[in-house]
Amino acid sequence: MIGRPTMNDVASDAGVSLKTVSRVVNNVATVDPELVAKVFASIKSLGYRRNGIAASLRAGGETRMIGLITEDLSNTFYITLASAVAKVARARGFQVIMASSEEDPEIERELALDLCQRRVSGLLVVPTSADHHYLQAEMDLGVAVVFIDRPGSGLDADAILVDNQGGARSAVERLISNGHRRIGLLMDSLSIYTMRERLAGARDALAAAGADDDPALLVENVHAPDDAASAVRAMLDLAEPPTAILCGNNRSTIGAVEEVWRSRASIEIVGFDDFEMSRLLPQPVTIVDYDTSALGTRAAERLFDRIDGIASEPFEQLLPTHLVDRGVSWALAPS
Amino acid sequence: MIGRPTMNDVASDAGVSLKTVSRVVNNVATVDPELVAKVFASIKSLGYRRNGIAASLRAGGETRMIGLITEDLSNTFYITLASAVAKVARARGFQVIMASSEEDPEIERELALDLCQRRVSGLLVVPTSADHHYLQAEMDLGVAVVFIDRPGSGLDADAILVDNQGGARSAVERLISNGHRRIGLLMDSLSIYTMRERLAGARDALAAAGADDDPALLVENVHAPDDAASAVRAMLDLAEPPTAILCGNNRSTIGAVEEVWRSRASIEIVGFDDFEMSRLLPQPVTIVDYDTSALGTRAAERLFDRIDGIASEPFEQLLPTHLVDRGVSWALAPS
DNA sequence: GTGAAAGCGCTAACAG
DNA sequence: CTGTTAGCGCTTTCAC
Repeated sequence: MIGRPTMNDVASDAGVSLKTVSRVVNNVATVDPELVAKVFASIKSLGYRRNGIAASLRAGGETRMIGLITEDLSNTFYITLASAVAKVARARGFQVIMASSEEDPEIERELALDLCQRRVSGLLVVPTSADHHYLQAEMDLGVAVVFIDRPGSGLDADAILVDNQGGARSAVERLISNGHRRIGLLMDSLSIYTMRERLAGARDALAAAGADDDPALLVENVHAPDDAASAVRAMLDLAEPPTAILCGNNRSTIGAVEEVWRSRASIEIVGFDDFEMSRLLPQPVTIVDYDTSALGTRAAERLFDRIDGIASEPFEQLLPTHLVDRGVSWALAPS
Repeated sequence: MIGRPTMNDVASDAGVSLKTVSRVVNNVATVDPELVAKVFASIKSLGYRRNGIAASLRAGGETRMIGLITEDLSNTFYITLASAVAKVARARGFQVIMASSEEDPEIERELALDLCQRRVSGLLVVPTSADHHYLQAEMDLGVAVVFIDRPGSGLDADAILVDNQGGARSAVERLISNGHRRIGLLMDSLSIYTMRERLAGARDALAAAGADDDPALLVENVHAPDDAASAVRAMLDLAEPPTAILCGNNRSTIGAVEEVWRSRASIEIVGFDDFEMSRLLPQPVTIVDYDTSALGTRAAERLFDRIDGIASEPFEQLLPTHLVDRGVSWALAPS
């Protein structure tokens, strides 16, 4: 015997027809128990394994796979997402192909098309900021597409998003109600959708309260913790330093806390995105938190709705944020 | 036109044979440029997309996919692993199907067999502690299997592991050379391979130095940080409390540090497994660290070696550990 | 250089 | 209840 045994091999070994083997393998009830036993015996003795590829080809391309494209697989955010997606998929008997675009729109495109060529039933995409027009053809051919965390551009597809504006607004409102009027804003590049939204929300709240929107209090392109630390350093050196700081993501929160703590300044900090060890931060910090897992779950559910053929206008769903208190427990120095 | 256009549709539209389309799609050089142009035009106008499933069926089942089965996709350790694996796979034009066994041997089995049925070329498995005999048939049929972090049982396959014994040994040696003789050991369940190895390494070093191996200084089944905290609490209440503690994983390190800090005890702590925020720990801690990314990279490389047909005896590769200092920076209380 | 025929391993029709 | 006949969309002979 060369190569894997096929259904045909099993059929001749068991002395039944190909179709009977197929029925047995697919648990069709209406087969003579005696034949079933014979077939199973041959399957076992030959070491037969059903070829899912061939089956799905004949069955019209149902691969029971979905693709998940994120920017960076090593980031906990995407992982929580992936984990939630995998759970929903598993419940449906689907497998998940995960791929990282490494924040490169070109790679994202290649991956998406590769996955489509592998005939995934649907595609979950955390989009890089680029055009997604190229997916239109695939959508027209029946591939479901749902964007996560950021809307896609140039493509009318569903998107499950976080209410970034609302989160930033409530964060700034809390600071203002705590008496702050000068609030520093640390944002990553404004080419990132979430950053634009968060900034817009913050400014909304500042404007509503008539608080300062001083250009010196906004620093962009804060990417790494160290960037945040130096941005804070610079703000503290201003003639009128801020009394509170809003951090656009968890990396900047870490850097900001580090610098504030180091300089013994009295600055209230609110940051976006909770993280595992935020309780260890050495001063009280308020975090704009949201349920990343729910983001993945909702997106996957929506994708399966589309795969099931539920037709409706493409829509955006916003997931709520909430403020949580972090960082106190370690703040108590040993006496 | 109903459904997706096929190669046949393109062929008749372009007025060439099916095979010519196939050649063009597969970049075969020896095609008349004029025909190539015609074919491309038809492909574009019909919106043709190559069906990778059908291609791989005829080509003998080469799906250019590998499977990765871990215990828990939401854990950073597995993610770092997954990310490294995905990178190696991408360089080869392979996609990765990731699935979580949720620490259930039965699920692991189902997933592995499902992935084999989908004809992955290879399987990377972080095994739960169970029998992997069921994979033997798949291996015999040519599916490559490499275990990561823990050896599989009942199956002669490659395994890429961390030198847990060596790491624990050097950790205890350091403690001993720092003058400690009574060293508390916090381990998770000894049904976990890594825990058994780490404990064995620690005992080696204790025995070599003639230090105490007091049963009261070993606590098993330390799973969550809180378990570690109470274990430490109990040890501190001993008539002869330990002066140092070795923690079997990062969760127990967090709990142990918390309790030691809270009780103001003077205990030197060494823990296994570095983690993102370990620098924030409020007292100096030594961590037995290792390169998780390398674990994934090596495993994937090994898998592709096997996929490429490199024949050699199944082998185990141990990756080294090293001690790193963590936790000082935040220890300075504000004055 | 190009094309007709065969068939990868399976399932969907239909007939028996 | 079972078997025969097609054919999924593509690639691989092997002629032309």
